[in-house]
Amino acid sequence: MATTRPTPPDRPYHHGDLRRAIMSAALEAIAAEGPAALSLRDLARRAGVSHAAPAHHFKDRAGLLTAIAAEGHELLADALRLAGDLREAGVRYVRFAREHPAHFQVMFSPQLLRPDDVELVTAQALSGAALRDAVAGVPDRDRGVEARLAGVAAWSLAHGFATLLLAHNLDDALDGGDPEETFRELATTLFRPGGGADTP
Amino acid sequence: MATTRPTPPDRPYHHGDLRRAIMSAALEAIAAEGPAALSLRDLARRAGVSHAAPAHHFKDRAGLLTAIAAEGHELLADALRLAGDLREAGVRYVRFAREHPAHFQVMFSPQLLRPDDVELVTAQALSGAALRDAVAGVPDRDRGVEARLAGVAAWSLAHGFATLLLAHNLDDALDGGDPEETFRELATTLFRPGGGADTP
DNA sequence: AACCCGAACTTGTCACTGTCCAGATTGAAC
DNA sequence: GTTCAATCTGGACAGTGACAAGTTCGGGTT
Repeated sequence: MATTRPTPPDRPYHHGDLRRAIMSAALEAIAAEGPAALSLRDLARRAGVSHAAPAHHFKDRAGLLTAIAAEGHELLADALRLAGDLREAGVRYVRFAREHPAHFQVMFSPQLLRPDDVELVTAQALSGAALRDAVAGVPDRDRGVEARLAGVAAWSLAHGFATLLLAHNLDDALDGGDPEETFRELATTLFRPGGGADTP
Repeated sequence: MATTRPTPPDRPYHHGDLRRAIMSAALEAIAAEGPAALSLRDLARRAGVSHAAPAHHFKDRAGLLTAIAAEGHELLADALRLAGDLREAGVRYVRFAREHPAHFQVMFSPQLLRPDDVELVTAQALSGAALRDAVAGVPDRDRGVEARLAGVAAWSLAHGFATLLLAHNLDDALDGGDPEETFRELATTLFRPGGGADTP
């Protein structure tokens, strides 16, 4: 006898890769409408599972966002690891923010995360180390700038540019130009890789 | 005959300045737990009014946040107007973020706002003009840096520093030092107000 | 002085959300 | 082939934002 099947005909009981599916849907939704508009039930609907299914993989709303943030830090660490000099690291930082806007937003919204999560903390350590390495790459040339200050300055510049970019605050100033190229120019003039003043 | 009073004894029917009370409570809550954790009903409870009272002043959750953002832009414009040079404007930008963290967060979260709101747009124009004025104050000295780029660079630096500061990403680097003073040093070395290279 | 009109506020309601719970289903280890 | 743990389901509950209709009140008009 054919028992009644409450679930749609073809879909199997087990999704297969629900964790990934939920995360992908979440990234899409966050990129489009921000983390605040995220609904776990809506993600479950999109993945074709019951409303309580996501909880088994992420426990929590904060758990999902924490997983996203951790993944983001790993991706950022990978991206920075391939940078030649500090300026190029900045360019890659900006590119990362553009290519992974949802990750980027969540990574720097500590209010939404579980700060003690093990995976998050280790991933943060990864990206932090990558950042420090990028800064340490140019210790000799600008000796006038204390290393600590230089790191903060470089990070601030890249982070501010990326943040303002994602919030569409630079649309006028860029006017259709390539953001990464603009940042490269900007970083070049500001940090003067030659070590001198304005080239006359 | 004394009619039954559903409201607590002393509280008058009209609050007096509910709009301000709701905004203050909202700013406190946002500074403590972020905009996502904000609950209109909770704000109403804190102000001692019914759960639907805030809607009359702000219409919406987005309406409340938009009002906060508009106020923030006005405050920022005021703060920047008093700055002498560009570097000092940056310091004031950072100070504003520290003194008004809730405003700052909301101002740059366009996902939470009504972008077409009249008050918001005019307030944005105010702060935008103040920013542009601050940049225009130093057109002669660094002729190597195109004006447009210089503006983006300065804004990015200050905004990135402020953002990372509020998210507690600079706690290690600052190590208890005064953030504004650190930023001043940082901006000094980076923008070299004398126009030369590192002073030997 | 009585009126009244609109702003401020209230109660009630609805759909929706996050989270918890007990059970059903399944692949895989043994 | 049985057992077991992971995965997923359906139901329930409290809390939330938004809307609608009614109540209270202050200030200006006459």
